[in-house]
Amino acid sequence: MSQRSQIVQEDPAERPKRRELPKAYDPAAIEDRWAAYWVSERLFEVKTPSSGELDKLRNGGHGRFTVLLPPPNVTGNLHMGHMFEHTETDILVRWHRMRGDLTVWVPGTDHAGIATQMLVERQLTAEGTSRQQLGREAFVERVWQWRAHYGGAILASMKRIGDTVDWSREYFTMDQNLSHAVREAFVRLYEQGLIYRGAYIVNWCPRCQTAISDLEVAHEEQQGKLWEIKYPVIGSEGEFLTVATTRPETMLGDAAVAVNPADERYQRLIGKTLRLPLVDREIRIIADDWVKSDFGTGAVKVTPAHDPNDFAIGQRHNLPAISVMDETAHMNAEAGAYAGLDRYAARKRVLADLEEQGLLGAVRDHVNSIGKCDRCRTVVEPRLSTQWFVAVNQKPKPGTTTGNSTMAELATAAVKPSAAGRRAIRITPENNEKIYLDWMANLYDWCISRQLWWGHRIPAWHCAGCQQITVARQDPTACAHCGSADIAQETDVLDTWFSSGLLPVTVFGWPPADGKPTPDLTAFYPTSLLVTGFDILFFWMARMILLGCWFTQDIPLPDGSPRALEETVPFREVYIHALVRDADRQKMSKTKGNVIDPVEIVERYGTDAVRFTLASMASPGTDIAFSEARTEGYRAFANKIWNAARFIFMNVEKAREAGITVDPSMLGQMPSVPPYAPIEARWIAARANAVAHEVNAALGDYRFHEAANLVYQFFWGDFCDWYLEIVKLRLDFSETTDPAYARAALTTLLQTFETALRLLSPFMPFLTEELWHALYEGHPPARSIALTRYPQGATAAGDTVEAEFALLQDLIVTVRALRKDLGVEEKLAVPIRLHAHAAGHPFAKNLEIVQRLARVSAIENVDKLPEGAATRSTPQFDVQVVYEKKIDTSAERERLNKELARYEKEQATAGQQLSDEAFLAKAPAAVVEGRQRRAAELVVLIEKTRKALEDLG
RNA sequence: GGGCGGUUAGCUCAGCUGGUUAGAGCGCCUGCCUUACAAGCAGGAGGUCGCAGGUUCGAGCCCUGCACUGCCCACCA
Repeated sequence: MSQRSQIVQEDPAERPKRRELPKAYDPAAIEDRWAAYWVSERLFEVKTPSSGELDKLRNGGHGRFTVLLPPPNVTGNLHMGHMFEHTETDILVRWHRMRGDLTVWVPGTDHAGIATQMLVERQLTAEGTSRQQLGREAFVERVWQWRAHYGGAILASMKRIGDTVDWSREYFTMDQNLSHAVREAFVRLYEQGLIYRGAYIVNWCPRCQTAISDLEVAHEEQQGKLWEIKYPVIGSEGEFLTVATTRPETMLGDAAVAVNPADERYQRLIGKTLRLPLVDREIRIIADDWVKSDFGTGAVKVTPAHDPNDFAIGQRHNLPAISVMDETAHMNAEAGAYAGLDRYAARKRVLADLEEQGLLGAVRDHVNSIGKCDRCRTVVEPRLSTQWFVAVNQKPKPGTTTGNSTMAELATAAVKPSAAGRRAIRITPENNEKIYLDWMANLYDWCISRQLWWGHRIPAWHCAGCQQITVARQDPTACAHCGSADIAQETDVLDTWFSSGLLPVTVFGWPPADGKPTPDLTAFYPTSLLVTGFDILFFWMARMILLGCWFTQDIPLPDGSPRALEETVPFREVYIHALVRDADRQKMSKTKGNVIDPVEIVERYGTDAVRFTLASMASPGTDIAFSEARTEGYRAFANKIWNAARFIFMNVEKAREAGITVDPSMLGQMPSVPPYAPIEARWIAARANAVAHEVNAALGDYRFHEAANLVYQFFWGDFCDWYLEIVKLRLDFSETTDPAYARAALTTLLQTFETALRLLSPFMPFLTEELWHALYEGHPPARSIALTRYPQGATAAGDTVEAEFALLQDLIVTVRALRKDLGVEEKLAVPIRLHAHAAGHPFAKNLEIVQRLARVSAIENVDKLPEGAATRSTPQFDVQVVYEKKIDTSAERERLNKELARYEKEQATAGQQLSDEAFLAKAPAAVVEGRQRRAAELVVLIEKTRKALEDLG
């Protein structure tokens, strides 16, 4: 084993030794090492600050930045959507940390009731057993085992992609302390009169055999039928009332037929009785406003146990609710002859029987939307069952809390802008604010019970004696109402979102034992930002707001004063990110088989390239189509950075050999360049400042794509293509050159590179970490680049270096193009003739730059360029390349004509505007001036172009 | 039924509150292994900004209508 690889094992920060950098960047060679280092060194763990430390932070002008990771399901693997979300969050987290904010990103996983239970049940099926055979306790134990084995997959992936979360704060929603908090929340809401139990129509999944919330139902349009069924009117032989239905099998549970009270067709029938076919039950004809006369036949069969609307009608008219199906959506004993049939089989049979009896009327095609279980796509059955609900629109019992609002009222106020336009929670993109508020305004009570075994079991006990319910913080031994010991705990568990909705408070130690905020709540609540997808806007975000605002309203601020709404919100900002789709804009799904595995992509291109791809496409509000072509491009970018580093390190070595070194303590700052320094040094310093300034602004507005493109352009376009090429002129360490001159150049080079690495590090943490350590040769000023400060940058007013440099670039590009058109061989340096009219132009002072970058052997400055040679002109200069070959005349003419046409067209519009008094009067002065300047330029350009054409001819 | 977004180069997308000549990456064409990088360098071609009206001195951007497309919500028997 070589000495080098031994060092690697001992301390990753020691690597690599500079001269050994391979020619091509190989992410696989460094990423695992740094990923492990960040975790093992506990670099991103944050101890809870004391109040004194918090004061110090504030006085130092720094803030706090707290983020709660949307907990992935324990069953989950990292998919592209996660990676996208994590990339955006990690960029912000790293950025804030580097700005000196106290930054905590809290990770964890969700027990994911239904998903996990289904998964383990599938395993049991494969083993030839079932959860029923196992029994509840053994089954739950089995799920815990599963979790211990496989539940950490996604967390491992997070470590691999470099998420800088605080692993010391990792949670699982069924951890003991969190379970304790969930129970406390349930008990409090119950005491406040905001949790109730009752028999209502809920969405029931016959496959999962549990109630699910409205949100967990996905509606799909489907071509169905509308059947008309004739119900015989009792006491009026031969007369029928015809109803229309999409679900004929439910007629077995009909309790009435309803018509609109204003419907003249049916006036005389209201109050009469019908004979329900097939079942032979007598049902009334009732009048209810809900019925629309113009739909179907204007008469509706009412099945209170199988339809939410019918249930409501049933309540109004005091009708019996007859369930004709069981929990597996098979017909039950109430369905008589149809008992045991599956709902669709029953439908067929019912229709056939009606047909036979001549009671089936018209059958029409009808498009309706059917609800499917979000989890298993089974058609959901509205089912009457006893469930637990949170009353979101009800006021709490007096005296049970400090507030007197409903949960929905608080959750609305938290987002709604005040008269002054202030918001306790700001949502980006902001159109989501309206979506949220609309949803909140129409919120129904939240069904929180699930008929599952995996989850937080509801802390309620049913008394066999008095039938009352005891809800308690400690497991009771006797009924609180009658004292009977014959009590049994509720078998239902809580909706997963009930516990995850509490996370912003529970991860910080809620409930506090003494009623005062815990140190973590004081330091980290409200959290700063929620980064999440639109898909869990209501599931999770809304529930966190509902619960967070609710439970913290009773916790005073650390100084004892009551907590205002702004201090109760679970997060101050929400950033809703877009969806990652495949390259064809299709939603990724397992069934379509178009899922892109981020880990696989990461292995092929490197984490940094994938992160950069995602960041560069992350324009707020727009879904992104993930393209590998793009990732390939950013892998090339990583390679570019790598090779720039090789070049720089090579020169550091050369300088060292010549006895020239740069003090490492100089490196960690923006290049600061005196006015007498060479133009490229002043220019790159100005660019670095401007770019840093813009990147910070972009990140502050969640414009990730803009920030990424800025650093990309800066590094590749400015730093590599121009600055590095020019600085090669200065890196002359031979004895004939003044060493101060070379050292100054080297210092600026290193400072700029170091600045660039820090600018890039939130986007490309692995590569920048590696090169940053290499730059400091194993003696870095911090344990990680992530713990250094982010370049802030400044805009220098009145600095003309950028304009000056642009002119220099213009000349170089123009000469290069002319050379190409003349067919000058790449390598051949040729003289040019230059006529520059701008006073104080930068050409004379920077001959060597022009010579090197444009392959020019000599520059002859002339007042007038000779005729007959191809000339290129800009408003500031005219230039010719001295070369024996003639230009391709026809190609050049075509080019010039095209250019001339463009200039003339532009001149026409400019002229029109400048002669328009309305324009002159109304347009801002800067715009008018700009146009005038350009018009003057155009006159010159057109004249020059015409002359060039003449010369050609 | 209600609401929201998209339509810009062959492809994927930028384009902030309307203002000089609409940009990038990939792809394409041409020439280069120029001693950091061929995952590179240099030069270049390519766009009536979905359609039709309107507002404005000025519209890719604002308004109206239309077309296509995607998404969300909804107790449409």
